[in-house]
Amino acid sequence: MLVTMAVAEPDNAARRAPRVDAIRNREAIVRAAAEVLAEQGAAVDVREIARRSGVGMGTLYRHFPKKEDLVQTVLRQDFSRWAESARQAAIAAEDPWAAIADFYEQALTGYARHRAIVENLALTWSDPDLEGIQQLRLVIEELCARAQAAGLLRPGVTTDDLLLLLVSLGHAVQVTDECRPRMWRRLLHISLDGLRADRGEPLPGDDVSVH
Amino acid sequence: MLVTMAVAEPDNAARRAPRVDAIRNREAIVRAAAEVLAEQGAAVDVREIARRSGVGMGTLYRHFPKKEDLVQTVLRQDFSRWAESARQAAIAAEDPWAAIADFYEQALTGYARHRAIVENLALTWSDPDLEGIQQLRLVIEELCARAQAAGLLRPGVTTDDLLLLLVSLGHAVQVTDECRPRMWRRLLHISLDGLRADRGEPLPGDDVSVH
Amino acid sequence: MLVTMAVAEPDNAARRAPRVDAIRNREAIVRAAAEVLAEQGAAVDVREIARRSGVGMGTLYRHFPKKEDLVQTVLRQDFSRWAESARQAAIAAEDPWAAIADFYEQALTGYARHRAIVENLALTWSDPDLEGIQQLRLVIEELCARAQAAGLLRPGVTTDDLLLLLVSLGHAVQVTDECRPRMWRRLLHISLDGLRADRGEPLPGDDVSVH
Amino acid sequence: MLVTMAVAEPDNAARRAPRVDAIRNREAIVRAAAEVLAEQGAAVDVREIARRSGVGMGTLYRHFPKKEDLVQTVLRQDFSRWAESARQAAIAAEDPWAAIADFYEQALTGYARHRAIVENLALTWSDPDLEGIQQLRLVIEELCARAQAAGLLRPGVTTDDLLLLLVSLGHAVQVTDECRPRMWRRLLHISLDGLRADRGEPLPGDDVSVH
DNA sequence: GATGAATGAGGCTTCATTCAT
DNA sequence: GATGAATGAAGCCTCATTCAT
Repeated sequence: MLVTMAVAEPDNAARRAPRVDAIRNREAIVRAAAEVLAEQGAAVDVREIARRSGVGMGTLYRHFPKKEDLVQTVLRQDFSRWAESARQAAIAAEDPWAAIADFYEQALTGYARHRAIVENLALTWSDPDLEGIQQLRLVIEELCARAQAAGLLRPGVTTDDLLLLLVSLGHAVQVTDECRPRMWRRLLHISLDGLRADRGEPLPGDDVSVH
Repeated sequence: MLVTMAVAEPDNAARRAPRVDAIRNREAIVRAAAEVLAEQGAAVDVREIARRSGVGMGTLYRHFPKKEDLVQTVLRQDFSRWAESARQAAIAAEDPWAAIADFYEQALTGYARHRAIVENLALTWSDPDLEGIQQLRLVIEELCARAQAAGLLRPGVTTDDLLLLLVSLGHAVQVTDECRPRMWRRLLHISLDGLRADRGEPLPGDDVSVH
Repeated sequence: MLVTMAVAEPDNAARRAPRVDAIRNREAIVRAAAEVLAEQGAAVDVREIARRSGVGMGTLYRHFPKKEDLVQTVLRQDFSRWAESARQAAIAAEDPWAAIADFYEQALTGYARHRAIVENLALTWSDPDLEGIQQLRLVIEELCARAQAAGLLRPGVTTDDLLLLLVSLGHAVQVTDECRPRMWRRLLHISLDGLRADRGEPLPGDDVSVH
Repeated sequence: MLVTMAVAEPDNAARRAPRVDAIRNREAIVRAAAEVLAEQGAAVDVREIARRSGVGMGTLYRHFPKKEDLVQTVLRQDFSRWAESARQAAIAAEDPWAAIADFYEQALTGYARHRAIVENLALTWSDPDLEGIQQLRLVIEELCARAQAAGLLRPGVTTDDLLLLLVSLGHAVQVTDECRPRMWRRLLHISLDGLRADRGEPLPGDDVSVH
């Protein structure tokens, strides 16, 4: 009986104990990777990630058999968090228009300096295998619908317009992040004004000419 | 023996002759590099450039001791051309506002799909060792001044705003170039509307809040 | 706490209990290793063995501190079984010649598809640290002696000849196992015919020329 | 004119000159690779090959973009040489039977100690993408036909039988090469005797039983 | 000067072995 | 004792740059 217990007990313990460490390591890896990917984009050396997370190469590759796996994991996570934080900001807003403004404010403040995310948004536009972008789309879709229903958003503006605006401004954030960190807000202000319904004329179709 | 002869020749002949070739080669290199950098960005293999220009690696490196040198040369040139073509479009416009619109139209149509340029605009913002961007600034500065003098441009909008808008939309162009090549025009339309003086309120300072 | 109890137990219980498990594990490891080594040869990943045996890497390495130890253990065991099964086939035969034929038949049918064994036979020939091969030798020696005494085996044929023939045909079995699984029997037939005493001339010595 | 000459001349020279070196290197690589592959099989470290051939990794990979390419090149070459040398030995023989004997003698003496070749023969049996083996087959086919026409080869023996015998004995050669380098000749002698027509009975089909 | 072959540091990945739980 | 996560030395391959011809 004791045997059984002695055997059974460590069994349970043995299964949970290492996992704590493994989880800690996995988290450390993801955290370090997120950091590094945000700073330097997806072209980083895997060793840099291993170094920063304090694990060996083998550990990293045990958790993420290919570099791409790690990158995708981090991007998915950061995308989700990004989308969620922006959504929260939108929800908290008083009116539909403030929701849009707060959404961009939060989205651009929070994550647009994440190099790998913006890199990936560019790649993903045509091939959205990254489910994350869908979350973002859903949020924007709702924002769009609400604002349009309230007659605040300029007719003809689509979800894709707002999404592309996000991507576009995201790039502006990256460009100015280091030397003029508040500058992008001016562009945002301008763009939002251009989106308002009181602009008068609805936005033409894809063949829109600027004249 | 031939070498001896070539060396024995008068300086004139000996020096001018190869230079013709050298110049031709240099041009071929720059041309090919511009092509490749536009298509694939600055991360391309140097061999690809050598291959397309039809010269050997040695020749390429004789003219440009570092890959970076070649990249800078090409970017400077393409930046200049870009600025110039956009300026021409602006000059040809009837009124100051059309000048701005045509400037963006031309700039975004012509060069924004140049991967290396947009890549570099991002890097260059903070460290403008690339004189090219200055040309662009000058053009924009003038556009800005004219439109403001005519009371068409929203007060408070700066040259940097317009420059950053260019960079930002440039990225949008790249993102959508392959699958929705006309989509960026919608963003441009929106942004230009946001820039119009009839927007009512002037654009606040850097501490602008979106509310 | 449980640990304390387990330690406090009389030596008998404390020592015997884990050993049951240990033995079971060791057997599982050896069994799985035999399978894998047979299928894939000695170049397999140790993890594959651990996986199939259902034990952790630590357990595996507790029993076999080096991969080589496990490989040798398995090979020794499989060699012995191989030799024994072939010996049984030989014993069951009616006459000395049938004993030889059945021996090869059994040996080649049963184990020659064991990749690691055939791999190892090659290495072992010069450095027979593998005692297993000795068992095989003993069987063959006896077969040889009986057949020669009965005047059935061609004079001059040695135990080493028969052993090398086994190795040689073993390779043929592996080569053809997947696409022409019966083909090796033709070679065996030919070789056995070449070994018969009625071949006329005795087999010359090592300096034998084929003419 | 001088210019033209000066430019044209080096052009020609420049194209041939480096090629001499390149060819020398390529040959050195292939030679070293053949050596190493023969000694250690296809699992060798690419660096070992680079080291032995006296070139850098880059040079090696310039000539052979993948390790597999180099391996295939060497194997094809060595296979061809092997087949050819064996064929020559066969051609030089007085009669059809001697041709067979000399063929095996030469084939086994010359190349069977080439680890990678024998490794590959095993893999290639089912998937003969290695054209080399076809050369060998052709030679054997002819030997077979001639000997059978002369009534020297046992009826029922096929080209595949002789080919498999070669592979089988090739393995025997490898096994015994270091400690008993002449021993394989005894097996060859035995096998050839088993192949002779005067063995009386023809060789049965694939379902041959040894009884 | 031109050529393109050569170089080798550095990037990704695997796997025998060790170690904390 | 058992577990399986962690380790890091190799192994394959790429590419900016140099060098012999």
